[in-house]
Amino acid sequence: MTQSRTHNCNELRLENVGEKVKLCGFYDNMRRVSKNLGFLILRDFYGITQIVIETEEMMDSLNGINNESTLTVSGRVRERSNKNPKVATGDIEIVPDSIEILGKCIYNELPFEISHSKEADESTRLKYRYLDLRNAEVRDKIVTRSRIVAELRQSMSAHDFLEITTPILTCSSPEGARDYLVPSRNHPGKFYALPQAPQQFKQILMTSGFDRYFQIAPCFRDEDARADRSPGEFYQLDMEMAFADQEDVFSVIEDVLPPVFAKYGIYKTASKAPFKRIAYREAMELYGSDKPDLRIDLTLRDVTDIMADCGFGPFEGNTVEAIVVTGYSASRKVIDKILADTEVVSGQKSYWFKVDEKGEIAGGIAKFLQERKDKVISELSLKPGDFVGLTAGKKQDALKSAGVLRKFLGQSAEGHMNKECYEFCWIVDFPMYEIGEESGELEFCHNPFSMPQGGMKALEEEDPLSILAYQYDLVCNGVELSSGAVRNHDPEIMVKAFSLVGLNEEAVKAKFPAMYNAFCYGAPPHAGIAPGVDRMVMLILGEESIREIIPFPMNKMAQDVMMGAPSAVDESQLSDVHIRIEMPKDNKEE
RNA sequence: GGCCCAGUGGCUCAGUUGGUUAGAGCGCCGCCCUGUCACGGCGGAGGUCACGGGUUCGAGUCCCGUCUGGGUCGCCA
Repeated sequence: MTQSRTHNCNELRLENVGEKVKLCGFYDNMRRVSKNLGFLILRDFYGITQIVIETEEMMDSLNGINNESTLTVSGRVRERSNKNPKVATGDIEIVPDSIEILGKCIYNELPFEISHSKEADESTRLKYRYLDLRNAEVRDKIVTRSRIVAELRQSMSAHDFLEITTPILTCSSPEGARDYLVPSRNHPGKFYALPQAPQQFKQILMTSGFDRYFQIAPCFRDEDARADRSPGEFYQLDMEMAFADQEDVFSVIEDVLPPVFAKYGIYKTASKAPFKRIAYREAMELYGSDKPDLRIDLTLRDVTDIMADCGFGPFEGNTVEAIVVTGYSASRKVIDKILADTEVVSGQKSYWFKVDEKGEIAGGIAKFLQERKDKVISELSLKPGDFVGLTAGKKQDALKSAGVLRKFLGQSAEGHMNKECYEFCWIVDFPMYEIGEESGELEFCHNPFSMPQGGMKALEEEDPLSILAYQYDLVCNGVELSSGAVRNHDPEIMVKAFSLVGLNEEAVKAKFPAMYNAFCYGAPPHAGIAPGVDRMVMLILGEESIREIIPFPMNKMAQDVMMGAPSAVDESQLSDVHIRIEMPKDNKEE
């Protein structure tokens, strides 16, 4: 190529007619009308432009060039006799004097059609991700992701945060998820670990005197995937503020996120500051979830007193939770589907009855309630046409499954969900400690770095299970975007907090030596949060699968099927890092 | 690791109660067509019905197992 392109494929208009131009792009397709008339569509990142072929020689010269080859076309812009109003460049076409192949596509059949790649099998899409991404519909998600990230950076900078990168090769952390390990060549038998989050580094930055830090931080966790959780790696908008409390963090987030959601989102409105704050216990009791979707106006009601002894087996001796849906007349089929979906997600059965037009209790478990129907109707203020969803079990289980049921009912019932917006909220006042289900002993409920509310005094005097932490979650439309906390920056309080779960000072020092030592030299109170970038982009673009918003996603089994990762390595590489492989007995791979 | 769903030409899917030659659209190849734009017309190639076993006179279809992919629970401080 002696000269670069003069325009892109979305630029030329009527006013360019007569100009000599040079375009580059992909051979999108060719409509052959006759031996000496054809229309070639050239496509680049920006759009498409029609090239008209009017001679038999030029038609022939295009024989054998496969779709998706890259071309450069030199020629003159001409007004079309038949314009196409659906295309930005539809008023003009290019009459070429030369067409040159830049990059040949050697296959005349593709694994899938570019414009319909979203319908293809997902593992095929991932294997040929470079073709999948040629589809504008697929690519635009990545484009928007880039713009969102750019805007987040800009906004954080405008709030006087400094972007500081922290190490990718660091050391294994004793708590949390499984680490990705990297063997050390110079230190036989020792390993680096990829960071699960820059948690300790950002707290040490605060201790180093930096005041406001942020980073679009890559995080690595070796845990199983979900539709909204990529295996292996993901990004967080990680931030931390010195001499700050919970409200300082909230006000930054409330300032930074809603404009980005409203600007790029499929819904054009987002909560304004301040976001609703809901205590953890209240969230569980009202919504059955610590990540409630506030677009749904339904709430839970403990009806144990009214119903537990009604004779229906599953209620016997259990907590019973009810969700009243006013004016809900779903078919049996829909109701059964909702109950089945609830069971799939929560692992627990749910039940129902309704009040028919005569004011009688009917359907579902109605027969168990007939004797006490007046009490049930008056206690729950039921009217004809109302529906009641029910769950039962140990209190936490009943609440949790009711939370799932609430979500399905809200999505199904007319008028109980205002879908077209982003409803943010803060879940605050998480308990500091809980009794571990397996161990039966006192454990940290979330993370041990959080400052207990009431500080040292609370740790010394209160029942550990009643102590709350300055620990908070950011939730939007039922999706947990982030946890955050006011950190425990005081070594004495930290040692005390650990001592309640049976760990002494030595244990704290052993687990988090750098941070603990740093705090011993005077640390500022600090607080932070780290909203997940991938989750935010999913919400903004309304995507159900996290893979749609990641340029090169791994599959569920944490494999990159395009690159072939993970892969075997040479013996010599292994010996460099002092590793010998011992295959598991049931290994199915080579 | 448990549970649920799926797997049929390159792609998307149909395939009846188990019935003899497994279909369609798109794509691909060839021919025709002087203004297409989801171009059109005619013709053609292309299948180990994921794999293995079983039931049966007969299996894409029913049963069991395996594999692959997705979802979910566990897990993700």
